Amino acid sequence: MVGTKRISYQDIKALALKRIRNKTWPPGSIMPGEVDLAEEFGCARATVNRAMRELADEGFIDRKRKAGTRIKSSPTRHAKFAIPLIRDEIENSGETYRYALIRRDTPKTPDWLRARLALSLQADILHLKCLHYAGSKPFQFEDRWINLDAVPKAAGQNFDIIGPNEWLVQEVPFTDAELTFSSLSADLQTSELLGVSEGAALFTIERITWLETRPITFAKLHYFSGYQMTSRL
Amino acid sequence: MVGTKRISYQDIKALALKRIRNKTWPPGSIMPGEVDLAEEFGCARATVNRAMRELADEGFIDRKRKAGTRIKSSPTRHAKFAIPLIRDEIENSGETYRYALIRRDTPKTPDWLRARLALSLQADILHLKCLHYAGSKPFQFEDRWINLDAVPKAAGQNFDIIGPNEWLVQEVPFTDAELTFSSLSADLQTSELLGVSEGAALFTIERITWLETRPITFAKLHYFSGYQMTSRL
DNA sequence: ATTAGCATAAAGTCTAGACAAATCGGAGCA
DNA sequence: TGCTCCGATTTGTCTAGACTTTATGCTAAT
Repeated sequence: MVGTKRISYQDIKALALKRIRNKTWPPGSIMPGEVDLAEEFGCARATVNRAMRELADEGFIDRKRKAGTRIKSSPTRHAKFAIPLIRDEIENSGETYRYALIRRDTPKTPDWLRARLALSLQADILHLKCLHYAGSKPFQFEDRWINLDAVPKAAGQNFDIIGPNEWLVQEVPFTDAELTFSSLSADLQTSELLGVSEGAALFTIERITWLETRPITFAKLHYFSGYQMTSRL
Repeated sequence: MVGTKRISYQDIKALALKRIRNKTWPPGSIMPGEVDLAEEFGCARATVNRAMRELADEGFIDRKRKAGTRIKSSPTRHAKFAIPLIRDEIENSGETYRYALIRRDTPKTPDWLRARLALSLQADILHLKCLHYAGSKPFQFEDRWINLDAVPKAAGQNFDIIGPNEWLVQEVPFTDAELTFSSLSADLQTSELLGVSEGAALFTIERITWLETRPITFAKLHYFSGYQMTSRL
């Protein structure tokens, strides 16, 4: 046969998606099993399996042993964002990255932070405030707390050249992270540092990271007014 | 041999991650090839391949044919958010979902929208403003534009019972979407509808969807003050 | 009617081997 | 010197088959 090319798992994915979209396999129904599909497409079951596994990862179908594969009635789409180093984010936009340390101290751990990170009463904390510039414009104000019990090395760093995020990424691996996105009104200090009026709407990310179960650091990242995060899916 | 269980691709993933973290395989270096690893672990190359493919998807390594597999110097972590139907989001939080249509009309397509969606000059547009409540509190203000050339069926819907997002998800498949997250100050109308003071910081999502290359809809979603989006990774 | 087991179906994973595709680097040539 | 082509290497994918794990739904016993 001329033209009977071997079909790939990508072809199967595309074909299955088409059938889902045009309701050949209606929402809520069970689609044929892997063995049947493999026979229909004339390929190995492993190939069908990979296609279906990816469609499940992408949120179009639910798979369960014995029960089979069911088309989701409302597919759960996922937005995926890369979380870049801020230096990379700025340099990729064509601007010059500049970093400034505003303040560094080791205060008594505030209660809200101890609660948030589940720290012990005598936990030692390093507190940093920094500004990241794109060219001459403030880009992000970083308010960071580092758990010195988990990262004793940080106590010996003064962070006046390299930012804490960049340093942590290089030095301390983490296994888990939690990111919270919100919109906040700038308080007086933040507005002055970012060069915006008090009360301006700021895009804000709170970020906690752990190594296994030990909290490493908590950061509040306030972006300049007008910052946008975009994702295609 | 007792206890020499077959090892899985997950074991290999975990082991590789450990070697990356403890710098057995330092950042920037090339790790051993699949064949070597398969021999070391006593498993098939396909098993190593799956482990490595997933680590590459997760942003820890870069793979290239012939060049081999390289440890990223700063791993690109990805935050992944489910984009739920707003009804589900509210009902999952234990509140009662309520929907209200504020306004429905078919204006002349504004220039900014035509540019944004690359619409032709005589494109027909349906414009909707809606409020989504959690219990008695406004949760999200939705400002939506639907391209009637791509979705003629929408012209026959009055959207006073079911919201446009929910209707579109059921009726019109889409292949691509762009999401933009930002922080905006509430204008007068939005602040009144959401019951916040003018200028309050609102978390805002702009969303465009396409079917293949045809733009389907553009939506601006303004959340109540204090809304947060959280993701673990 | 209810429950405890059990056979079975479906997805999940692994293997050994094969071929495909990309790309790096060197050999040969202009 | 600089360019092109080619071979070798490494990942990417596919196959056919086997075994594993999980959940379902039936059967039989209470």
